[in-house]
Amino acid sequence: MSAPKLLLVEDDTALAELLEYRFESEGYDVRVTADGDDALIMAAEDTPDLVILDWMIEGTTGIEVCRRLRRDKATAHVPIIMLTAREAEDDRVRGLETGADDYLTKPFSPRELLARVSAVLRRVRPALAGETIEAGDLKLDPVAHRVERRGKALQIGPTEYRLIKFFMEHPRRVFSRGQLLDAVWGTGSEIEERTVDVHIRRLRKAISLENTRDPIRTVRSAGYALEPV
Amino acid sequence: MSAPKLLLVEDDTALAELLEYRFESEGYDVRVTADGDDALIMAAEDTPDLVILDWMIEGTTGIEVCRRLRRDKATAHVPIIMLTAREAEDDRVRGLETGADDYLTKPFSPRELLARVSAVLRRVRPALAGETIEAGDLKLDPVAHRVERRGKALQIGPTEYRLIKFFMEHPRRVFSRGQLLDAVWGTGSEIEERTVDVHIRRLRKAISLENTRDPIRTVRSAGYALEPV
DNA sequence: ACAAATCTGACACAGAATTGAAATATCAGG
DNA sequence: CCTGATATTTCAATTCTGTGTCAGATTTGT
Repeated sequence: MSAPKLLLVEDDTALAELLEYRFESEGYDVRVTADGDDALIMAAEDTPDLVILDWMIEGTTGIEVCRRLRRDKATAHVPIIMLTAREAEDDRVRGLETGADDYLTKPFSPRELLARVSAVLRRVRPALAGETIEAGDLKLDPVAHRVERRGKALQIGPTEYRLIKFFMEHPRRVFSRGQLLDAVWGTGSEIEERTVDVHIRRLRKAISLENTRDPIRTVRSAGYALEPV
Repeated sequence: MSAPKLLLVEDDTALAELLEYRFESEGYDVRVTADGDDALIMAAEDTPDLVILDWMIEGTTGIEVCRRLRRDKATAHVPIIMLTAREAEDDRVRGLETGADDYLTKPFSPRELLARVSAVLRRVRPALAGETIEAGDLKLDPVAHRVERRGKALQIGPTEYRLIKFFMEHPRRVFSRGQLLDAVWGTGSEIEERTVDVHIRRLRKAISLENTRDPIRTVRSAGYALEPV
């Protein structure tokens, strides 16, 4: 359900198929294209969680794809792993300059790529790596889309789920309403900041049990933070 | 929020945009200009926490910007990271001479620049890099927006928080009421100097515990200072 | 496709916390 | 014991947060 969505941009058909198979068997949701322009369209239609990008591809070049992904707000923060030929040291430099998060020189083992992907995802968003996250007496299973407190499942709505998940991914840290809107509602959402309060309240209500203190701390004039019990 | 404010002076539009995205996604508050004179105006209006300065820019040259930033009291201590072309070794030397804190030769990876920025901020003002700062038995976590004394969390209001944070960033140093108003309330605030006394009093009360002496020293006819226990 | 149930975002208002200033009490140093 | 400076107390104004409610949008179940 919430399998991490990968976009693989690779024009070596054999390699692409191999990787697709490998990643799918590891539980990723993979889409493949050999063409740079295609890649941009696919990324725009359904924002992937990570892009694996071959440097030497048809159509738009790798560097161009990279740049355009970064330029579009929706995909600006999607991590990118580049695949480059061994010799092309310069490309590597330019790649990192352009905003790739990591790179791998060919030839590489699928296992190695898997490890990098997993590492990058874990760094960016632990929940995407399929790990349950815990914070105090709260436990969240991203795969099952389920949150429990003290082992008791909570009845929680979509927005509140995303909210608590975000908080649990960054415990103790204070976020302003603006940051929460960006992170939970999506960058550039045109929503009233005060509305965050309302959802915080709904979340508090949803996660409250008998004899538990509210783990969400209000930091006046700054925002909110999850304070694990 | 307490996002570090960066001023990026770069006339390569593509690079500037790329960096702006990267830094914003890392939680910095970035402002960009391609022009040296603009940069000086922007720096004067709202003192940044760090300046990233391309050596080769339109208008006033990099070296000139650097010099003028150093000349103005408000920006004299703002760290500067220079970006130079690979060949221009001389510029690098002159840059460091002029007062830049660090430099980076093009091409460089955004990640590298991020690391430098973080390193410089950590050196100059640990709290801006998200590190906890300690002063005697006081500990302040800027990310969690939390202050504790002897491991005990303190109940503290917004203004008192900013005040103690400022003191902890500059322990032992004496500040006049005017300086405190500028630093904590913001330059040009129209507030009575006497009011500072009141907040000092509130702060003292907020950080007092049993069997602790007051770490805030009154320096008669000069101001106040934090004297770590 | 239709109706019920749920979810969302926006308001508005009450209550709580914070703030700045003014008035009064104390203090430090000569 | 003066005198200028700082500490406290008090208070009204302002800012910020918690909640109840509502209409419209979305999802769900049939």
